[in-house]
Amino acid sequence: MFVGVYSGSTRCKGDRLGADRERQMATIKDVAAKVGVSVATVSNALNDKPNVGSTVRRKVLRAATELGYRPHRAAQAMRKGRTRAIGLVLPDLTNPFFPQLAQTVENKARKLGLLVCLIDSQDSAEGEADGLTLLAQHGVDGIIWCPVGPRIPQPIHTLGRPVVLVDRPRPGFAVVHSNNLMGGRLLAEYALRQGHRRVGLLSGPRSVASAQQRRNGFLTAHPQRLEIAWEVRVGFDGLLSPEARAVLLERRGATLIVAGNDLIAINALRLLTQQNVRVPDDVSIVGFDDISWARIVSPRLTTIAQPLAAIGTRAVQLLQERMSGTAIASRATVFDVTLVERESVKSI
Amino acid sequence: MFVGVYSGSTRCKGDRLGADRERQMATIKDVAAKVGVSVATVSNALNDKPNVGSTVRRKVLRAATELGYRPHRAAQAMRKGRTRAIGLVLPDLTNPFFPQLAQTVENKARKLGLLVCLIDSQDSAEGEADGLTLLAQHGVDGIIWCPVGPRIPQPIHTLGRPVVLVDRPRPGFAVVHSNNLMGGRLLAEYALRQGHRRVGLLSGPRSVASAQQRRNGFLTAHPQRLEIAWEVRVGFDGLLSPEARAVLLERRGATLIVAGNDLIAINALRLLTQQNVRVPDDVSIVGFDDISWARIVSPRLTTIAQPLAAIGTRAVQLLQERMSGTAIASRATVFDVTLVERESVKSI
DNA sequence: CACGGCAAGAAAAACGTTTAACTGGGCACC
DNA sequence: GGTGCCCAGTTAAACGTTTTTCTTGCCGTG
Repeated sequence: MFVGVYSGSTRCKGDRLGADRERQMATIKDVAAKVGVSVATVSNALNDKPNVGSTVRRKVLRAATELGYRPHRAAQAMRKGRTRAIGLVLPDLTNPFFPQLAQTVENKARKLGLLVCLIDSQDSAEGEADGLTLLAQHGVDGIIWCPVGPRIPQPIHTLGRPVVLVDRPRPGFAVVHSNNLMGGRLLAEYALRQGHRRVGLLSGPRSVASAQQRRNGFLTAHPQRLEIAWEVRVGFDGLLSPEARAVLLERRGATLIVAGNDLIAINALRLLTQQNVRVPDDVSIVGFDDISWARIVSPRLTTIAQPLAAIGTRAVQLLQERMSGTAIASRATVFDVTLVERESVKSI
Repeated sequence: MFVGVYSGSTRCKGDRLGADRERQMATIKDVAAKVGVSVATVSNALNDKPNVGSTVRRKVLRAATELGYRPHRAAQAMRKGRTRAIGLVLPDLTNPFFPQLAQTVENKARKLGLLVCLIDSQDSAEGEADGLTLLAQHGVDGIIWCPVGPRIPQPIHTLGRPVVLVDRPRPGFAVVHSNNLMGGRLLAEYALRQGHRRVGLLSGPRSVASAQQRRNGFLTAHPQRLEIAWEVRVGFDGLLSPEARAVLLERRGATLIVAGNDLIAINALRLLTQQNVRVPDDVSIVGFDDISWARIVSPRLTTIAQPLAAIGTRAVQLLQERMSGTAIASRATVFDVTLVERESVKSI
């Protein structure tokens, strides 16, 4: 691949220049000197400690803003043992489920003055462990984590910092996720309302708890009225195994296909469309997650929406509680999900 | 929205417990004590300084790994003035263009031992400035930045750290982006090859340089052979103004619609499909970017692919160069783009 | 054999904060 | 009028590194 390089002057404004060095970050010493008071007093004044007079406090505050003083976080971290940064460890940003989560987490965290350090493990346990080690080394105050595998990697144990899981529970950890069981039930009821009796299942992996719950919710809602024509397990990345493709095209009397998530549903949809099977006229499909893609495929996908923003917000809140040590309210938060009806299901 | 809370024991493994405290992170002092040598020597040994004997060096290295010692980054930052963290400032993670960039940036940075601190400004100049301030306060060593507006916010100037822009150049800053002019030209040539003569333009905003270059590349490639039926400016988020919708449905003889990016193209595609205009039979569409959505709409979108992974990799590399101060090779890197032919264009 | 130089390591200072311990003065109380 | 206390500060220590300076012993050399 050709790479053009415009050279010319290679120095840029964005570089560290000697000239730029003039503008050193103001330190607490500078503030102290400006006011004519000790550094301890400045620190106390800025941190609302009681032992400083009101006039001096005012002067300090003014001087601080005048100098544009901001405490050096590394120094604070060193002293206090807290970084005011949190880790966000996700399996795969290209799965559209996660960017939205990341966005709300970052925004809520920033509102609390917390910096978000991102790790994308690319679905690899090794990458995840590396990332966690890096976070530990930086001394983040807590971690929001969507684990890739069932095993808890070593760095988590030596971390000594609170961890909040999202979407995927693990025994002994705080978690916030949505009610997958309920989602499954909603889909079952909807299927019945639309007159479907015989369904095919493209379930997610047996090892992923949420996949299992979606499936069980669906199966146990009306076991006597819904008939399972077939069930195939596929990965949450949506890639269809040859077996899945074969069963899917065969259909075996199923009028509705229930996919473990939207990625699976969309891939199934594409395969069917390619083979000139019309959706929803020949067969209906439902997904799960309501990722952004669900809105842009055609037909648009009927699916279960997770309140992603709420999940992210709650995760930050939970982590914050645990970081500050105050009011550890709860261990698990489960959000209701909602059915989003679009055009991929036909009433029969 | 209902929120279920499973209380039970509210203490979790992930919390800071007294019992967990036993497992404090080993410090350089511990290593020194274990070997029976001074901390300075340990530091020197670990940093490959010359003034330490080979036997002692070996012992130190062994002790360090045995204790699982990792230097406390806050302390290092304090002393060295470098954090080994970089900022990644993006306008909007829900635009599928950016997660992929973020993923490669994070992975390449991690390979270099750099932690990536994420800011999602949600397309707001204020959020961006806040994020940059936060990064400055944390003392990140450099920033990879896709600016939201034309104005350079204050924090950048007082930062004193290298900055590398992605996708959107600004005067005086290092940048890595793809060759939008070339992309425009490729599209023009492709349009001609497919027999189109009269085209409609859904260009991106005049204020965004890349939008302008795509447009100009298209217009100047074969000015005498392509006729512009109409041109409407829309935002890069793809939302169509009433004017755009009207013109689009009217078409005025255009057989091909050239959109400023994929988001615009997809929205146009949806509008047309809704109104029973068949794509590509009645009218063809091309996009720009090759975001993941381009592959899942139907018809799949013919578009220009940017080498996102290469851009991310190069940005990290460029930043690394500038951070270490060695070999500031270049100011701008421009990547070639490629035409991805799918089904949204019909030959006429 | 005295002395310079060098190698290997120790001691101490420094980075920017916070905080515990201390100081001095004013004032209330007995 | 002494005693003790509180207020409003100051001094100094501490966090975990790196780096500069200092020490010690040894070797080679004149």
